[in-house]
Amino acid sequence: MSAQHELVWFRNDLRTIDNPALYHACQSTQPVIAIYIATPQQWHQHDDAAVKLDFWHRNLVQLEKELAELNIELHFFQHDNYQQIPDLIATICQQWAVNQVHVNAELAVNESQRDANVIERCQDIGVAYQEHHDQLLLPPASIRTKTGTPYKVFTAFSTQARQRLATPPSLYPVPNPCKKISDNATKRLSGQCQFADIHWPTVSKKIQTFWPAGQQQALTRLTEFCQQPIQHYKTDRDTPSLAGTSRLSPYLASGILSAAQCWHATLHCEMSDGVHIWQNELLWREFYKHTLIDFPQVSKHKPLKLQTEQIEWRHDKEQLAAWQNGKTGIPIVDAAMRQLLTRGWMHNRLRMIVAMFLTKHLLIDWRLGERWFMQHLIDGDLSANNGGWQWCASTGSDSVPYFRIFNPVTQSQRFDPKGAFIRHYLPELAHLSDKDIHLPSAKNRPENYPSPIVDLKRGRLRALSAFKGV
DNA sequence: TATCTGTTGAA
DNA sequence: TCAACAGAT
Repeated sequence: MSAQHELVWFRNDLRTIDNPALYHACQSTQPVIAIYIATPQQWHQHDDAAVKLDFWHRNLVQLEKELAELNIELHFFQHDNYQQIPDLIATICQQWAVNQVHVNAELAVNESQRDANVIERCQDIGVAYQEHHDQLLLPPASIRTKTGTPYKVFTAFSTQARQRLATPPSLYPVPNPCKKISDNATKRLSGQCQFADIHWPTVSKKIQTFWPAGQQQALTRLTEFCQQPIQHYKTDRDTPSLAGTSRLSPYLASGILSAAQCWHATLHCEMSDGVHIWQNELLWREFYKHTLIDFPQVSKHKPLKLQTEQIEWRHDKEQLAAWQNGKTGIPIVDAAMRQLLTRGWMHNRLRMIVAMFLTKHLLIDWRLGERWFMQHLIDGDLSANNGGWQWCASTGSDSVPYFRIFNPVTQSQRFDPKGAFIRHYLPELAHLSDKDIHLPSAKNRPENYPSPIVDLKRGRLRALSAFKGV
């Protein structure tokens, strides 16, 4: 076999637009081949949700078609975990005469360790390995305080990040079609499988309709969001009964869309508070991704404020189960948890409310909530999910002060004043008045709805004293 | 991106 | 009676 190939290894970057690894591979005059490696056991260990795996599945179908138009075949492999991957890549490189491997970096420790092992193996066999950063707006370790340390406060981080973003990151266009692969150039390898051989979970049609696959769908959402809703984002983003948020997080988390594409889209908007606040959301995401790189303990179930390890979390399986299944007796919490279970997604305001309720009023370890979210979210992303939970639990670097505890009923009255959201997810309460629906009294509570599992006032005081001790 | 409590002063 | 506010957590 004389012809050489360029190899693109797709992971969390299932798109052809603004994909630096794909773009650079296609700059070569050699034919390009693409691979995707399914690792079901690893997914299970990382608590990847069924809805997210199904979303990957559906997006891979789209990606395969889009790559075919570029004369690139997408080959599938399946292995239990990451340990076998360096050998697999080496075999592919040798048997398919690979010149260079192109990837977009993954940031968590398991993945960077896996990639470090792959790099070593590539060096052994003399194959070049090119890594790009598509998940970040700004390069790792590029945002630093005057003394050279990573930022631990969001506002300071975002000020410097915005200064850097005055020169926005460049976007990579879809590459031109590559040179075709000669027939029989890539023979079947061990571990290689048909797409249909990979065991993907099944989820409801309703969820699939709610989260359509493909980068074109993502781009349509982004464009439509930037045409109108972004201008009302300042107020509408906090109302869970409205579609006031971008709902792009699943596409960002799986790399169907890049953060750079989102940032560029905002530059074409008429500048307003709404645009600025949405940019800030992109910067929160950026902040948490940099935190993941700069403080690797985040990937290892450790809090950023190590002294919070001393907090005596309550081990109450029944209350945890009540929270997980939306049976706490606090309507806004239950409605939110049922949105998570039926949609695979939860509105951001509600994520803060339910996380605060679990970690403060119930005083249950934030890691149990973090895990439940990962197991059920279509947009589950280690850095954003961990960052959000540590923010709510007051264990993170720029998290909410421990004494600033959301009262879920007050939040409900403020952000769902007519109970529209609660009524939708808790039909058993739909008949209650706007006043009663936020916390039904014993008198008007229906039989099939539980009484509150915790007294909010007592729960709050209990959390205050538990945190005050450390 | 907070809530609770107590105080003040207008009605 | 209650809005507005300060101070504490």
